[in-house]
Amino acid sequence: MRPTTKDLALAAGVSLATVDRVLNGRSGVHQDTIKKVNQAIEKLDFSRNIVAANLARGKRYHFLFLLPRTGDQFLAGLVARIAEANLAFAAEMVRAEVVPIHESDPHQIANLLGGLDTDEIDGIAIMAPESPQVRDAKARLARRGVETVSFIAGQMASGHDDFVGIDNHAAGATAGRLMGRFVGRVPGRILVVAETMHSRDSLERRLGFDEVINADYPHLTVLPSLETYGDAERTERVIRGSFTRNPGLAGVYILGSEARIPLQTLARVSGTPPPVIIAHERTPFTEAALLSSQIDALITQDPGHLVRSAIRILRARWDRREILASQEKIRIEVLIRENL
Amino acid sequence: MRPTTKDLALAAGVSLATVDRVLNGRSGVHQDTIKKVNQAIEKLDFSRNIVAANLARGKRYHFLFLLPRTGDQFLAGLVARIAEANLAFAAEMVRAEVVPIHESDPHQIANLLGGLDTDEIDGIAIMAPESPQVRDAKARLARRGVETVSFIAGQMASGHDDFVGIDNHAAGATAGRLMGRFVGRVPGRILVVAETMHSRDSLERRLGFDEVINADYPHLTVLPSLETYGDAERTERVIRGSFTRNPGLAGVYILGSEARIPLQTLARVSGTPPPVIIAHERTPFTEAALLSSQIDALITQDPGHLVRSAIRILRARWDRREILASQEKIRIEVLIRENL
DNA sequence: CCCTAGTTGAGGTACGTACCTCAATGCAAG
DNA sequence: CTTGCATTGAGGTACGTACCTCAACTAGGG
Repeated sequence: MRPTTKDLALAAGVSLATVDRVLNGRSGVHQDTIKKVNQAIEKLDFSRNIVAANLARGKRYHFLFLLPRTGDQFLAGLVARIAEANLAFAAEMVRAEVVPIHESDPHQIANLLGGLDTDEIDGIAIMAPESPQVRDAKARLARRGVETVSFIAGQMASGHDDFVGIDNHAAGATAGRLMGRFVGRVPGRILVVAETMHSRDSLERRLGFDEVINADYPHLTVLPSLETYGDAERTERVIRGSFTRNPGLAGVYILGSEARIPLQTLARVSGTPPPVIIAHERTPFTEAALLSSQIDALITQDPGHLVRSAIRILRARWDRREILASQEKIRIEVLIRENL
Repeated sequence: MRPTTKDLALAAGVSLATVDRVLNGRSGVHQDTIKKVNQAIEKLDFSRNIVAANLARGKRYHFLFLLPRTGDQFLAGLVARIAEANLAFAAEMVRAEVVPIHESDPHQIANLLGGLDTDEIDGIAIMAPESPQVRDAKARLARRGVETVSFIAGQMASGHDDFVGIDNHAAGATAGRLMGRFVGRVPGRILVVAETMHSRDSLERRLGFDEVINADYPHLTVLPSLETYGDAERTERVIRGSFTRNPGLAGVYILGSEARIPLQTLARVSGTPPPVIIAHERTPFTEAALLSSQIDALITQDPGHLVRSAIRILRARWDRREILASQEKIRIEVLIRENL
């Protein structure tokens, strides 16, 4: 049976009121008394019943997800998972809301963060590249009691806040390994298609990819990254150009999270035999492409897990609780047709 | 703001006592009144605050995990995750306990299930092959208010209870696809090593594996399954024999969940060039084997996820709540060195 | 008409915690 | 000794729900 505050009071030889003062850091308690209570906490292995505490407080958690305004199916999937999480966490009084941002405008993001009502918001998951402005805004929020996590984009360990997402270097390396093994021993060239190489995430994936290919598959040459800027016409032009210059391409690695446009282009442009294609993220489109054998493998991170993990971490931090690390590790998943 | 029972009473035009009678199915309420309350529930989209309800009830969830007494590292990992889950779910008043069983003795399992104090136990996760005795025992438990799920082993949809685990046919197919792609175009033979082929799980994996190889890699021949019965000496003997009879084996598929003994044997027995090796489940041993390149890929299911999912499902069923299906789907993970 | 069974409401206590007020203590400074 | 402050305890109310008792009402049967 879990000890209650009543047991604590008894064990510490003080009243319930004093236990309450210590537990909630109220003033007017003698140092010696605080020590007595803390010793009793140790002895009984007491931990407050957060559920009852939140009921008493009428506490409701309000979290924000700042997500890029631009974006295609992967983003839409995230938004759907957030809606789903709102149902799943409703019983625990958690509400999550999506706020669209321009991910490439750090100034606007910092402004938005600075203008938030910090009494209303308990935590924020931010999907945006790191930048000094945003970092500062986060630090200010932290001082005002608002927790933040970097979500999917950004860096792995940026000081105070956690990162919810995968190690992109490892993800790129995973793609590289599969590419090397799927292509086989025939020498050839690999095309890399990105939305932009200006983001840290893209650079890390590319780096990891190159490392594996260079180390273990020296008969393969990885071409310079093509940038699509999310534009269909430009995508068609650069990919067509690359196929013309490099006949018999052995593989294509699409390293962005929105593979739809490059894949549609490849369906028209790609030669025979078709190259091995590896892309990122599971969306209705990439799923269909995997089933139809247009692509050979997907490297993914589970959007539902990402969203729930961000929420759990923000909540645990607000409660000053430990998280269960093994549950919050986002896995780099490999999908092929058989394990979709 | 979530509606409370008070709001419900107001909306239905009845008292709190009557709302309570309807919500908790107590007798002595007129049909018309029940209807009124239910309509108000609909209208307000009321759902009871389970957290407060459990606080009031003093409800504690007590679940059992019936796990095979035999078993090596995979089982040990499961037990460790259950201990971990006990910490993570402590705040929600969930306690899970491991009960060792002889998985191949349905009579003993059924006896154990029949002898449980059904007032004490709220739910049971059972890792054992299905059998008529166990099925009957489960049905009896269900009638006495104890929820059950099939855990890892057993069948996917066995009537009333859920299955927590992966689709083994798909897992075998995944192994088959990777084997086909990793081996390449050279004709060759594939060795399949199992602990026993008497379990449905093994059969399904084998079936899925064969299907993919036969359909897409006709230059590969899958040999009859070797059975180790978990015995080191026997394992060495049968594997050595197979390597002698089939020089230049192209691949080995270890389809049991305890790959340690076969892998240790293969380290001694296996020829040059070493065959492509694919095994199941992540354990300290398989992890090391993956890092040292002894094996090429692992097909896994996350033990932490399995345990938490079983607990969440049992609890939701006890509460008569819906589960979040997407969270409870256990993924067939593919691990290579890069995404360990 | 009364009696009874069925139905409903009013109100209480409890769960474990938060948060409030007021009174009572002790101790030190004046 | 008095005053004032720091400390502590006692007790209340609240959160949303469960579960209990008792009183009051209604309708139907006799």
